[in-house]
Amino acid sequence: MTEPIRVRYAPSPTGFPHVGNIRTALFNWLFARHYGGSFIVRIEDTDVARTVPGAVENILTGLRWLGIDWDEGPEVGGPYGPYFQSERLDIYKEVAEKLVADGYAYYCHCSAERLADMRAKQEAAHLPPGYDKHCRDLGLGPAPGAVVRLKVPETGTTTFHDLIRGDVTFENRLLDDMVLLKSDGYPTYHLANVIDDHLMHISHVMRAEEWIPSTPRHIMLYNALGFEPPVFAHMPMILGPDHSKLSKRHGSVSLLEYREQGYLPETMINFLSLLGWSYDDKTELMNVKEIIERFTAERICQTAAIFNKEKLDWMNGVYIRQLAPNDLVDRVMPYLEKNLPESVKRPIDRDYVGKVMPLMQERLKTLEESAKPETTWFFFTDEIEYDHALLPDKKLGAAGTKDMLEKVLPKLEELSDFTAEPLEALLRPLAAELGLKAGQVFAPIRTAISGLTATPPLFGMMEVLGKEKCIKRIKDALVFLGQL
RNA sequence: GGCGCAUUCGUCUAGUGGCCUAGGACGUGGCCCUCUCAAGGCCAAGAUCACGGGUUCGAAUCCCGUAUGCGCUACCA
Repeated sequence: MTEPIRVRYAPSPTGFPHVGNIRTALFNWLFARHYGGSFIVRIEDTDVARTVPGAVENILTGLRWLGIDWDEGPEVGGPYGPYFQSERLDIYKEVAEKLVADGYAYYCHCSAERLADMRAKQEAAHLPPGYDKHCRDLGLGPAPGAVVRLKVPETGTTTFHDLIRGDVTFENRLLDDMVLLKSDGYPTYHLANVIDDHLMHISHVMRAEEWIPSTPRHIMLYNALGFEPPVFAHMPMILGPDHSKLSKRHGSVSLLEYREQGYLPETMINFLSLLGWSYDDKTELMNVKEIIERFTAERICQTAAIFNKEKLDWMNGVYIRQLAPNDLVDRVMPYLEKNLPESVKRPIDRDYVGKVMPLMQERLKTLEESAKPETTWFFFTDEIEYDHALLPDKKLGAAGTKDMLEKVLPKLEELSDFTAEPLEALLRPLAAELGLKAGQVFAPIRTAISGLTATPPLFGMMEVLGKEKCIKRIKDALVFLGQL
């Protein structure tokens, strides 16, 4: 390879940034960064009807969130722009006309009705679907409503070499005369893609596996135009748990949804990089820098991968635990602002969050979990609501538990240094003194002050909540125990 | 239907002719640690390498069939 490495991510702005699609962007970017090449973003907005407003911004937001930067493309420009295909219409039209003039393509005047009719007949006769070449040799010129079609050779085969799959061969006669230029003046994907990849000096086309069947026609286009084809690498698809193409019904598919749910960008990079690529037989946890260093096309697999949510959760937990305490607080703040009950004063007290989070860090799978009713609300609210039946220790019963708490309460009130160590030094011997197991004392206190049965360690929790709140909540619990 | 791609534990994967009685990770089960929950440590179950033929002294690895899955078959990308 003497040519500089130039790869591109060419999304169509027809929706949200799908994780499968983003994985493709990631692989292209990793490839470019590994080999010191260029990564280009090109917006393929050639389907006017399906283009959705805001989609470009969402895609770019997703890329930025992951830290995937582009050397050329929207916002940054570059020497081969514009990078929106809708701004390059003249180029495609000119090339399409040249293709017609050179005998590689032709104008087709067939109406949508005729095409529909043709397809219906083909289907009824169990014939392979495809354009019947009605206009192929009519020598038609441009006209309103006309399209330009590629004149596909009727004999022979077309073979291309795929970096991941080896040689792939197609029989030309099975390929129909696809549309190159639509009647609205926009190019189809095929035309625009080939022209732009050439004009933008793309060296490697790395795209999803679903493009394999159209590649031979792209090769024909390159040949007709006298362009040198790039290297092709078709990447495995990402599937849902039921082995079908990953889609909404499998759950979250937009990268931005994962951000909302509290997955870290470093998790997404690591996890997505492992969907269809591996470094070796052992290494799974890698930061971006390491992945870039190790990413080669040779290690991209050929098999489709199923998106494994459980593993994602595990990995996110690992990355959350690795965060510096202060960093965790920064990242968790937006979730707390958004999800803590309204009764909690805004802005949320950052210093206080800084005390809570060390207790939560090794328990979080996502950042969003830092602000759930069943995890942390009790740290922030004045009052807590919970099922009081959870209060009593099973053996002691309501009365016994009440009795125990009444003995504990004054000792807590007497304690001047209400921090974890003194608390433990007080409560543990006290339990023994009362002839109880530590858990029998700790559990009711835990429930009384948090309303929960599963929490971070009791003493740290009490320290963070503070003496006043703990005492108050235990007193409230005593009232409830009396009522049980 | 046609064409194409693929096929190793439930899942992600390692493996490119002998290192494989197939390795790691997630998940699952058990044990340990332990005030609960996590985290962590240890152990276990889990793949006749889709199936059937070859080639070879020897195949998960090479070849050929079959099956299955997925993709494509638009004036969508």
